[in-house]
Amino acid sequence: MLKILIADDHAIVRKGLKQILLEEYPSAVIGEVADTEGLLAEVINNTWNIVVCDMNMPGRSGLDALNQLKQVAPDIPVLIMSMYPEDQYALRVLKAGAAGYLQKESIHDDIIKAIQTVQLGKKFITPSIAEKLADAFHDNSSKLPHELLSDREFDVFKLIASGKSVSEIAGKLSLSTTTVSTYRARILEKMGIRSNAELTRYALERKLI
Amino acid sequence: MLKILIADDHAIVRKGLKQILLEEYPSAVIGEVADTEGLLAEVINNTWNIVVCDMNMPGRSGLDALNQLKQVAPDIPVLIMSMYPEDQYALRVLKAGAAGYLQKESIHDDIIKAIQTVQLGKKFITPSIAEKLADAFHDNSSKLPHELLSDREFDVFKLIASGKSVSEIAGKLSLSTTTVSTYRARILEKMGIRSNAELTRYALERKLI
DNA sequence: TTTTTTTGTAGTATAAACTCTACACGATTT
DNA sequence: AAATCGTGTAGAGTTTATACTACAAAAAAA
Repeated sequence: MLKILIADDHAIVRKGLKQILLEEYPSAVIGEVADTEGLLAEVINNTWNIVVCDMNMPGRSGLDALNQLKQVAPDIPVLIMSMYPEDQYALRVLKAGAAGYLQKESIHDDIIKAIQTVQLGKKFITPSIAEKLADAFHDNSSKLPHELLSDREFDVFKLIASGKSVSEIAGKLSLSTTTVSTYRARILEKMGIRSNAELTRYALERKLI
Repeated sequence: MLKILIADDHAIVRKGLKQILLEEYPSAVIGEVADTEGLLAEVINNTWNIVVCDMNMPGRSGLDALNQLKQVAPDIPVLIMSMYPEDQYALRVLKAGAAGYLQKESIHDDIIKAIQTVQLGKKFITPSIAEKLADAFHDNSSKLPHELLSDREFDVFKLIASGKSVSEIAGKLSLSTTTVSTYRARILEKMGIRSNAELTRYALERKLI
C-alpha cells in the first residue's frame, strides 16, 4: 500500500496536495505534518514510502530537514517543493539527496509523474533543472559562483552590488565605461544571473558587501 | 445557495481551499479560476456570493484585479489572500474595497469566520490589521517609506526591486518606458533613495519581494 | 464647491549602458 | 613549442534609460 507523507506548514497546501494525490491514488494513505519536528517524528515512528516536503518551513529550513531526514531514514525518497519560481535551490537540494525538486507553479502537473518516477527508484528531474545540472558539471561546480570571478571582475562585482552605476565605477577605477560593461557581462555570464538586482541579492545574502 | 469563487494561480491552493470550504459548507458551489481574466469573466457571466482572490497572480496584480472587479461587480464581497506574512498590503487592499484580508498562514483558521462575517455584509478584520488601521488613522507621519507610494508606483517598485528593467516593466504593464521611468523617479524621490540597488535592498530587508 | 495636490500617463531630447567585436599578453594545456 | 584560454582593456554602433516637461482625471484640502 502506498503511503505518502506531506510536510508543509500551510494547511491549504497540504489539503490541496492530498486531494491531488487521492485523485490519482484513491487507496493511498496520506499523512500530514506541519513542521520539521513532526516530519522527523513521523518517519522515525511510522513507515512511509515517499515524503513530499516544502522547502520553506518556519524554523529549520527544508534543506536542513532533508539532511536530518537522510540521516534517520536514508532510503525514503524525498520530493522537495519550493515556492520560488527560480530554481536556485534545486542543485543544493539534489546534492543533499532529494529524489526530486518541484516548483509550486507546476506541482499540480508534475507531482504524479514525480511519484511514479521515484517509485521506480529513479530521480525526477525536470528539463530546466537538467539543464542546470549539465551546466554545473560543465564548469567548476565545487566553487561558489563568485569565486569564479577574476580579481578585477570581483572589484567590479562589489561596486555593482552596492549600487554604483557603470560610469561611476569607470570613474573610480579609471577605466572606460565600456570596459566596465564588459566586466559586468562576464560577471553575469560566469555567475549565471541576469540582472544587477540579482547580483545585489546574491551579495547581500552572502554578506559580501 | 452559497456560491464561492476562488481565484488563485496555484492549483494546489485552489484545491486545498475548496476542501476547507466544503468541509464547512458541504452544499456550497465552489468555482475556481486561475487568473485575472478568468475571474472577471466569471463574475460577469455568473452569479457568485463571495470571491476569494489571491494577491499574487501573474500578469496584473491582485490589487489591479480587485479594482476591476469592483467596477464590474461592486457588490460582491471579495476576500483577498496573501502569501506574505507581513500585512504590508492589507491597508491598500481594504482601501480598494476588499471585504477582508487573509494571510496564507492563517487562512485555514480564519476563512470560515471571514465568510460568515462578510455574509452579514460586514468586513473581516483581524486584530493585527485593526491595529494597522488605527495607526493609519492616527498618524500619517510615521508611515514607512514604501507606504507613501501609490498603488501603481508600488507595482513598479516591486518589479524594479526584483530586477526587471524599465522596458520589461513597461511591456508587462503595457505602459510607455518613459512612464515607468517617471514612476521610478517618483519612487526614489518619495523613499529618499538613490539607486535600484538600494531599492532592492530595501525590499529584501522588509521581505516585500 | 472651488482650489490645490496627487496620480497615471507620455513625448522629446539627451545621457548612459549594452552588445559585439577586437586585441594583446601572460598562463595553461597539448 | 604551439595552440588555447583567461584576463584586462576599449571602440562603434545600437538599445535603453533618464530628466524635464506636460496634462487630464481623481482625490484631498480649503
